[in-house]
Amino acid sequence: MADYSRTVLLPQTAFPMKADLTRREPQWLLFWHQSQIYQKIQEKNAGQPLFILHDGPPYANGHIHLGTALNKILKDIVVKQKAMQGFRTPYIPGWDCHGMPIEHQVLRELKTTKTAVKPLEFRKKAADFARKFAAIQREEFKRLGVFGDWENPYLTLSPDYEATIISAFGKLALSGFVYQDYKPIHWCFTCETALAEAEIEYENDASPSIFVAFPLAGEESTLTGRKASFLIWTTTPWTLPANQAIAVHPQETYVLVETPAGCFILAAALWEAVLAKKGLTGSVVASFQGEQLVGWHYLNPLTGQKLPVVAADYVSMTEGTGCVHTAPGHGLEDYYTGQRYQLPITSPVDHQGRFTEEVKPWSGLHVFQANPLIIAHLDSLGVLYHQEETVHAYPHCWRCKQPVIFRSTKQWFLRIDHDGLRQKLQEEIAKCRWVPAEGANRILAMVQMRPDWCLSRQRLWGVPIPVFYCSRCHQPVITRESLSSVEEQVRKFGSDIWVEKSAADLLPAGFTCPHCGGTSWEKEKDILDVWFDSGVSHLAVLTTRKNLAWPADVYLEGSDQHRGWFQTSLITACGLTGKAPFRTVVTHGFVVDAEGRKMSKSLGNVITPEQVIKTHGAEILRLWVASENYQQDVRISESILKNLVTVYRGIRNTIRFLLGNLHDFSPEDRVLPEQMEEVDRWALAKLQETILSVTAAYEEFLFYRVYELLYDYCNLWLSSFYLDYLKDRLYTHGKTSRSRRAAQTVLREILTSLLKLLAPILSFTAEEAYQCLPGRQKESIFLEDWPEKAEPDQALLQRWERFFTFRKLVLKKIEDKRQEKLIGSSLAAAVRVKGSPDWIDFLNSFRHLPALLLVSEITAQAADGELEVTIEKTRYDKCQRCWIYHPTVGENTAYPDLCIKCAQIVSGQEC
RNA sequence: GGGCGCAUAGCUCAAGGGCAGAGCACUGUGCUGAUAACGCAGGGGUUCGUGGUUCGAAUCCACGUGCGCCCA
Repeated sequence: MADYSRTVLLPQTAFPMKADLTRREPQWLLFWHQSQIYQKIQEKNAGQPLFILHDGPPYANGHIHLGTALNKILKDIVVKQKAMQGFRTPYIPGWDCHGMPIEHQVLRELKTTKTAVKPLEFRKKAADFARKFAAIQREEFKRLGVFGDWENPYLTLSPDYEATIISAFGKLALSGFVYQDYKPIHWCFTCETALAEAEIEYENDASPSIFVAFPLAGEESTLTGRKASFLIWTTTPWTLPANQAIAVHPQETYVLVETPAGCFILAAALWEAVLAKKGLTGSVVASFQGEQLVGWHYLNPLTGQKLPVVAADYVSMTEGTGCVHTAPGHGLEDYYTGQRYQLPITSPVDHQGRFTEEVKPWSGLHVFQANPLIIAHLDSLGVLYHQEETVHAYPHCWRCKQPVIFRSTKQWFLRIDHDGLRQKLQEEIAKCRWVPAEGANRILAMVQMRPDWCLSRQRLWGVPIPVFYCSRCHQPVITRESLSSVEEQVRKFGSDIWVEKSAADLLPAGFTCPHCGGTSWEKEKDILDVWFDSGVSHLAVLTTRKNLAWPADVYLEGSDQHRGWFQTSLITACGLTGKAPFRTVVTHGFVVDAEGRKMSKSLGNVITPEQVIKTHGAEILRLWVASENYQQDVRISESILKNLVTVYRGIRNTIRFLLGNLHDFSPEDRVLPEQMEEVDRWALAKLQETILSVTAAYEEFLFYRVYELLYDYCNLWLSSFYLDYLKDRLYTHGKTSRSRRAAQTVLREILTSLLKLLAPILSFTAEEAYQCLPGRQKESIFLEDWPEKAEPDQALLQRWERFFTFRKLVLKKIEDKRQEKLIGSSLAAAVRVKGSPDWIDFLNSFRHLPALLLVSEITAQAADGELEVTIEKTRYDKCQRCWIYHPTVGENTAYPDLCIKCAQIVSGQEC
């Protein structure tokens, strides 16, 4: 039998089946870099409408992880798609460079503390550290295929940026948003320093545990004729002199209990347990809702002060008495409660942990040494109900390992209720688009509840608070003049200048204190909260760089940023301009393992981007990002990745098949739609439909829809039907025949559209395929325009829906016969149809119906009843070239094993 | 402990009061001209649990469990 395979036009392409991503991706990165594709995209869209995705700065203290990779890839997908749609899309990546984690890591490296180290020297080391990791992360992000202005990123430690921070703080201060007040912070009296949360280690410690009676005062002091007391519980007796309130839970029940030791008010849920500690019994005389107690008064037995009962919903019903001793100067919860009730923040303890003059009997004594004396004193007053010891987790200094205390110190705050700011924040939140929509509620609830923003930190690594203190009257001073002088010098020399230079050198010559006329100055030692740094990035980046604009179109970050960057950015922007710095905020969930648990070293379930890139390639990571619904938590595991590799191979193969069949086609060979087969016009309509739905999904930031739509398109419509069907036309029809050229015209349209639609996600593969495309017009796929949107021919699509229901039926019948071993290939099938005249007319309206179904013959006959399809083995002989069983096989005596069509082609007569 | 959110096939996602559906994976099978590919068919579900509303609940409500983020 003759071998006709050489007379058949098989696919040819340099685009390999095996992706070899790990090896090839770096070559494409090099190509994009050397050909300056990012810059060319900007040039191409110069003068077009802007679309700014403003990058939230990752923290520059380590390698990227899957969370940061997810975030950057999502941003890259958005930016690339908008760029191809013709928007001008400068993307300026940034890094957050100041703050505690870097300070902590550098101090550890240097094996020293912030009090022992030389500030200026240390700041240089910290800056080097931040720069080093920003550079490392930059390479890691680039490796993911992320496009951006990598040569000109923004760093929060650059002098320009720092000057913006100074300026923004100053403007807020000058317009009355900033004030100083006391706030409790962790304090190590051994190291004599404030400690950040990261510098705290919790260890089990024994503490005194005492129950103290605080007698009622005021109208309620005698209840049903009895003298009663609130019973409070504390493990820090030394904070009792600073007591300012008793907190009760407003929704819980409290009882007045009569006992041999006196009458006490305490939580109904706890009174029996508390009495049991002393083996007492008692009886309930009265009961109250916690709410009723609020506003009552009592006497602090140590100070004699008459103080109020307040409500707090954190009051526990599982330990203590339900009446919580509240000292706003010595605890964070107490502090916030104190703010709500405007209680004084007293903290009569000095930097070495000793009571100050205010606490007369024990002044100069260390608070821990005072504990037993205080307890003895309470006992002598007859208010000590019970004393024991308790072991609980207590904070210790990471450096000296000594227990720490809460002590109030002066801090700088931003007042959220100044000038209607809180209201403005809420209005602006309502005006923005939140994706997913729940984000609006989340940040709204936080903004409604949030306390004033504590802006100061007692640290080294950050931007100084540009305030001077008059040496004569000790008033803090910040004026337009002092501010612009500092800002100017920071812009020139960086914020180290604050440490290097004296106050006199930082201030304009002849500057005098507006309060007392004083002329000598101290500098503020505190630095700004690092959240303030990133919170002004919209100013530092969007308003200072050429070609950018304020506000940004999109902020896109993890959902934790509702409290973080989204909020701090919103506050600074609203405080300074009255407007939100973003129009749309997109949030994503966190990366978790196959079981939905977060990744941690202790669980041993950590996967790194580096691992994925090494074993599968960055492209698979990009596909993973696109395939998952990022609005929830995002799962990853080896099996998920393995699955994606299969999916990737499927898409890649479809691309390869399309490319292979275009090897001898150039755009000049194009066939007009009117001259195509109907099925070709159907394919174009289906493509159009896909372009519309995919574009809509991109615009709604629903990339997993993009992924599904494109993958389904490749599988359901291309591989399963259209491409399978086209093989006969492509392989066996005349090389330049209209039917073959028409098919190629459609395939080229499909391929170029598909590559464009895929490019924001599968950037490497789209580029690789594009470079293999004969007759490509542009240097890079990313310089192409997004496929044009046009309404698909709905009537045509509907008509073909009916065809596909028929096809489904035929395929099932063929499969039955295959199982019966009657036929193998569907081409061996003869289809007999009986059905209503309507069905028969419908089927007869298709040209080349057997080809569309990949069978050799179809006969249709009108009849009553249901549509009926039967399959027989065809009587015809198989053409050895096109493999169709055809009645004309043998007609041409020169080629007895071919059908007429093939015989003509082989003999050189094109058809 | 509080606020916000999530839970549908082994995996990724649909269906948002009316028969629970795709793709991948799996199984069977065809083809050998997409070949470490492609086609066809099939199996696979307590829709996290319990209770409620309803003629009818994966869907609405309540409680619970598990998980995540934020706060304490």
